Amino acid sequence: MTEKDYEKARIAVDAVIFTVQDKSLKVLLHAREKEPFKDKKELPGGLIRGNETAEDTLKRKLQEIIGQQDIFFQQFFSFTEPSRDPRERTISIGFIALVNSENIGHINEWYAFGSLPELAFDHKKIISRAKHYLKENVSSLIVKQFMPKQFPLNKLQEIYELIEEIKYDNRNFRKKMITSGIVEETPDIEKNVSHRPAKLYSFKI
Amino acid sequence: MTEKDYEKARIAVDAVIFTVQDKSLKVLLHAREKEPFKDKKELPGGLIRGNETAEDTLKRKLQEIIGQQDIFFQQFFSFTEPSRDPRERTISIGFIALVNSENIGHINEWYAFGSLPELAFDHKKIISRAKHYLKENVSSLIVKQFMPKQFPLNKLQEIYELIEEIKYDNRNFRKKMITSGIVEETPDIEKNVSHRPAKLYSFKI
DNA sequence: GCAAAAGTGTTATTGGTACACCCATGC
DNA sequence: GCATGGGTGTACCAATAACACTTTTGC
Repeated sequence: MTEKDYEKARIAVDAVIFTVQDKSLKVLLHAREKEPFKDKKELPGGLIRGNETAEDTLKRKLQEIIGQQDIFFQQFFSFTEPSRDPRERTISIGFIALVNSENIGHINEWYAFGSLPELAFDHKKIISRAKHYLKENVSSLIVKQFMPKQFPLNKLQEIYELIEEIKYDNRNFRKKMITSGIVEETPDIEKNVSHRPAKLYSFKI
Repeated sequence: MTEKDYEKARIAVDAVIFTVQDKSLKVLLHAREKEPFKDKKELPGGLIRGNETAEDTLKRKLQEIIGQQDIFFQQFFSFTEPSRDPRERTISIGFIALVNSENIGHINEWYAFGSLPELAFDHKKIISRAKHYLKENVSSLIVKQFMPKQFPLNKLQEIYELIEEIKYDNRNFRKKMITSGIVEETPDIEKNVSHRPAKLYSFKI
């Protein structure tokens, strides 16, 4: 092959699936069973099929992994280093996917973003770019994906703080969420907590 | 081929090269010389080579088309519809590139974004997504790419207005640019204009 | 002196920031 | 009654929005 060759390549999608658990931002990783990078952790993903868009592939993979259809996801970057896969040229279309930590009890492969294990391929770079994208694009639509239908405002503040890596003043945060019309009070309150139970809110939009 | 096949594909980059000329946002298009879509307009772009990243390919193409090395560009989306190229499966990594309308006098294939001709492939969709990306991500870094070293503030306002598709109050716009430290006055003024000559400003950052 | 675009200040409103104490519940 | 997190109001400052007339130049 000369440098002028227009080589074909395999097309993969890689999903950086985020959730929030135990006050930390987590990413789903699988252990690799084969070489290369055997026993290292990797992002879930796979090759696209002949009749699929990258988005179709991602939906199929999310169904396999999480067993849900309606998961929020978004392309954020395509990784094209010629040597990123040592076997054969493979470009990867990177996606973020966001899941609410309820209803994922069956999955126990979540790793805190702040202390990731060693990763296969360029997956460390993919995750770090995904997190950066998330931070630069926070919005109520984004944080909504992490929340149950009803939630205490302090839980919502926690999500913003984890994504943006800043702290908010609790009084100002509450005022902003309520006056900007992002959330509204529900008639319900927290149950079975050993402190004053919080009012529950829901997204208005 | 069954639907389970993991087909390889050609990888292309397509560049939506924007500039501002005659108070309008323009895009560079070439006429296709071959089928399919012969004589329709298309975005400049090309296939990536075996030893290139998508970014390398784009740099090479920009050098060929514009003859400059230091052009600002950024990935914004990858297009993966299986049928987007009728010949053979080809995915396209979409880039925006931004050029200052000085020093592009030799290129006369600019088309106003507001009145584009018929386009080959899915290039209409690519351009519309590129424009949306530009609008959602305006920043001083972005507008800077369209400006010469020194410019009147009203010229800068024009760029913001074209990208964001809104109008600014001239007094408030000037105040904001100056007090936020984005620009600074230079000792120079406009020449050879048949009206009051404007002070020239430059980017501070 | 006319056409064309440049340049300028004040006021009102809104949104953001800073800050400390009491409240409701379970154990 | 103590530990735990929930919940609240005010004052100050900064940023934004609305608004109309004068200035400088070339012709």
